[in-house]
Amino acid sequence: MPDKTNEKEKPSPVEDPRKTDQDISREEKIARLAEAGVDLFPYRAEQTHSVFAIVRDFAALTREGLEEKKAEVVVPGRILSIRKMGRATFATLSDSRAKLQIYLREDQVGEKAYRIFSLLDIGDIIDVRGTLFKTKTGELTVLVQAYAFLAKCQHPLPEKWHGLQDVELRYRRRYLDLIMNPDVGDVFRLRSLMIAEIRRFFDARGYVEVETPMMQPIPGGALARPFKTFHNALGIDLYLRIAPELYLKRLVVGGMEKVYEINRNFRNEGISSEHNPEFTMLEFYEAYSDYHDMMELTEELLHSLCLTLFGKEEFPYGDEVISFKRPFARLKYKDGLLSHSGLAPARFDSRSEVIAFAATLAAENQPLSYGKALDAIFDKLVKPKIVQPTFIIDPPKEISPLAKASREDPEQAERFELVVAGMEIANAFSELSDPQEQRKRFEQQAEELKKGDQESHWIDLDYVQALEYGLPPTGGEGIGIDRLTMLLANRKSIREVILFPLLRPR
RNA sequence: GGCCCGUUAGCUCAAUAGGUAGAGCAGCGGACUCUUAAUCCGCGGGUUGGAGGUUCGAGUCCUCCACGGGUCACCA
Repeated sequence: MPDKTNEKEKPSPVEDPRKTDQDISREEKIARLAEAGVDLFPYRAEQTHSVFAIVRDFAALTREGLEEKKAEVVVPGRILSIRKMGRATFATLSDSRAKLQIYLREDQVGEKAYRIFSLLDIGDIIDVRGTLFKTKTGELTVLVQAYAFLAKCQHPLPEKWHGLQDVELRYRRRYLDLIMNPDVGDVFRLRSLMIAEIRRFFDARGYVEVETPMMQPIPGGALARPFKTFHNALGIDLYLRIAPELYLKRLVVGGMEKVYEINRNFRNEGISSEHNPEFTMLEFYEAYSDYHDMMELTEELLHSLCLTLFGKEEFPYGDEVISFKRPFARLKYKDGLLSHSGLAPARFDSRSEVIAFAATLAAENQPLSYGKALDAIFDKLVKPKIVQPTFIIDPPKEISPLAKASREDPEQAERFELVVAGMEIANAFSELSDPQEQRKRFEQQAEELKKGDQESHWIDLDYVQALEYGLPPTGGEGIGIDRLTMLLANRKSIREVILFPLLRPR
């Protein structure tokens, strides 16, 4: 079916929820403020400090110490609560990282300004100028001399005590989530720091960060179903990438010996607490190394992330404590199957029996090949039992069409997955560099594709041609950034670490 | 896609056995110059997700639909 994505479609109008008494009250206030000549949407605001900086720098001082300093501040923020007592008002100002109390007195700001302040609503953004002091209960507070409106909030905020609980609303209107739930901002600040640290890690080792196509004529580098789109001028189908892998290895052919990319992948598959259709992947490739080197590098990376970001090696995750102490455990794929699947070792000798057993686990996607059957058993029975960081080594070659065969067993691939808390966090191999072999593997995949397996790899002859010019021995790896964030931030759903996870449009 | 659970005021939640839809916060009016889930007095606010059905009577029972959460399947 031809894709119509470039044809303009009218955006569905934002529903205008019917007005409530609260909306009406705020409209009236806006009108009254306009009459009073108050500019509700000024162009810029003075600022000597952020709320966060004030709390950080002054909260520890004593009342007397603060008094001596006579600290004058101009600070913007959003009003989260108001406590009015006649001719004086306390309110809470927030900048999403911290909260700061402000204290407004009629005898300080004047009668008119105080009257106008009563038109302030919870949710409004204002700028206050004043002096820091501590109340008799010891709370750091700004005694306000003057204030200005920076933006009017036209809707009531979620309830102040319980915050915003509705999970759907939290994702659909992430801004409300960020305003009401300070933990949420912390997760995304952590994510940002983590990515910055990853860049520092690779840059320090001489890696070059690159960007490769997000729109590809042949979606390669992973076994997954792609999103399809259409380029009008060229008249061709394009696919959103499922992985950058094949392009990054073309760069290694070209002599960029250490490359990495942090960017989005798109897979047209189910949504779950561990899957979002678009997700962020780190991929890195290093010439002259193999998957053993990648294991070392992975341990080093994760260990250093933990120390740099948290200064510790152990983290709570749900009910578990995850330790990133080196070295991580290593478990042969085959041994994992033997020890965790509950299947008698002898039964692995019979290919048909393995396939039959796997079929009882996976109702869909039949008939399974031997390799896929093993993987189904592994994913279902073994992976969930692995809690501590563990390299799962040498899976079947059949499900690893881009990896070199194992030096120890030609039926296995030189590949590992890093599993933590039952989640696959990383996937790496000694990259297959023999173009003839690669062509053969692609052809085998094409057979599977013909049989109806939509997650087989497509044939990419342009990539084979690149290999024909010579890919040096190369270790390559992908690390799921979202899942790594889940681990470090102790979040059980990928939607808690993606600002705008995909939801059905309203 | 299957199964389970949910959807009631702007938000967080109640509502016995099928019998007048409530509370807190938020809002509005009033009192109050160190409060902090401020307090006190008063007021307004609902197509109970939608459409049918059973019943004298449905938030409650039944059917279908929509959306969400969890889980399984697929995947990273």
